[in-house]
Amino acid sequence: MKLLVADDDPQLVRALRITLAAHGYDVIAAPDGAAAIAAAAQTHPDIVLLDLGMPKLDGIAVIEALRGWSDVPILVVSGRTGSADKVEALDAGADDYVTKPFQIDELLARLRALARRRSGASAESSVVFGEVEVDLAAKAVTRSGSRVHLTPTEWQILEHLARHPGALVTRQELLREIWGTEQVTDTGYLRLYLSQLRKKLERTPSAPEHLLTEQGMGYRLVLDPA
Amino acid sequence: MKLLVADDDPQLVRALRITLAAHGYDVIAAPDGAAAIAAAAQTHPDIVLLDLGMPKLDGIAVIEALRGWSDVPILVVSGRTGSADKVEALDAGADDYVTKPFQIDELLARLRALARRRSGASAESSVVFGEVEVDLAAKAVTRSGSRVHLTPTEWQILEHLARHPGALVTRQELLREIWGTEQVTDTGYLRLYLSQLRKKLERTPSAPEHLLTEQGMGYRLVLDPA
DNA sequence: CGGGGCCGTGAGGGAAGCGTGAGGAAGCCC
DNA sequence: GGGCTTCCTCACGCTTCCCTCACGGCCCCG
Repeated sequence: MKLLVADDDPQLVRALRITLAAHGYDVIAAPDGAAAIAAAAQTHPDIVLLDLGMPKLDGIAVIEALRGWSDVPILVVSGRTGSADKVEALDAGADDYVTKPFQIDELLARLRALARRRSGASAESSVVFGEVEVDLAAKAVTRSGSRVHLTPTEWQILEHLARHPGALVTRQELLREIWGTEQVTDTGYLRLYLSQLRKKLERTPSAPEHLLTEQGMGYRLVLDPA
Repeated sequence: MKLLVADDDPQLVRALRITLAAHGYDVIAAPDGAAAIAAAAQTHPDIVLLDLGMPKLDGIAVIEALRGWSDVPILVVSGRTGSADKVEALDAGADDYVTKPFQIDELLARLRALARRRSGASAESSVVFGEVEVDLAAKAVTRSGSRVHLTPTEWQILEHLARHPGALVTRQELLREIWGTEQVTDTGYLRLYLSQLRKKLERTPSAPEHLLTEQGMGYRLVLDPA
């Protein structure tokens, strides 16, 4: 379970890292808002623990930026106790709000509650199409039983498609999800990676059965071509 | 949005009912734990607002009972401020925990956060007419179970019609929605795309049953021609 | 009953989008 | 530092799609 901790207080980050690591979390730290957004785009954490009072970028702005392309649960940890601050953060897209100082066991319980609800939403851990199996938990792909090696970018694209089987995934959605918020100018590298994925996964790459193109819109992973 | 309020304090329930109703919620009240479970089973509320200190059945027991068959978001409202109580309730399956006395605007914001996450998880939006099914989330169209391929423009028109089933959609509305411009210079391409949609979706394209033309006005998607 | 406007439908040209091969630059592990 | 993997650019051919033109039919109205 990956956790992104965005806070500008090094002492608090260190204490949280120790405690959270002891409870089985994999902690990624970011000292300011801009770093938090970049880290989220790069590492795709399961939960974000966000401080409101950070330099470079306000916490609310971070929430709005994340919500532009991600549904990751956001738990706000803030020293501001006013209800107006809570309302603003929650309405911006945060899922929970805890005021400092907080009890660590309460924080852990709220993290568990967020993780529980999140796992319930995406229960499927393995997607099968044709002779290919995609194990989302293990980040492994097999074809006819033997393992297939994918580059990180190829995997990210395939993962996003496999998490929405049958759904059309917009080109912009893929670009935002993989390269972050900016860079919506596709000069053609998405086509390249799709081509490589087809070469590795499709029976006849020139006539794909599962990794389909929807001209002018995006791509679609079809599990059963029948 | 239906809301189940389980609390044994009549005054608090009355105050909540007034406030929540003013914000568009449909409030169902239950004075004890047993009544709360019964009401939840009968009315299927969208969110449960639960007091921990109730007669007949402890709040924790209510959470466990509900979680046996329902994923409804549960917001606990309790006078107990100890972190042990919060941990117990959250680990039993509650989604959030607010201590009395609480700010009403904070409670409303937390309700909105729960409602938002819930609606995101179950975004099952699909429109059915005749032998055709339009899945708005997946941007997919099936006819008698087999997939139908639409071009981007065809999809945009069908999507707009399907989002307002039964309603008359003006030609200008479609032009503005799809081509962005206020151009009323329809040289006839709307007719062309409607023709292609009928060819792909209607049983007899020359005598459409669902994609109807309103002369001089626009088009209308009729789900049930009976 | 006749005419004018509105609508449906077929064919085709031009343009935009897509697949794919080759190749250079940057990062990573020994 | 060397070799390997990976990311990204460029260019070219091909498919698909958008839009125009043209013609014929239907409805409403005079």
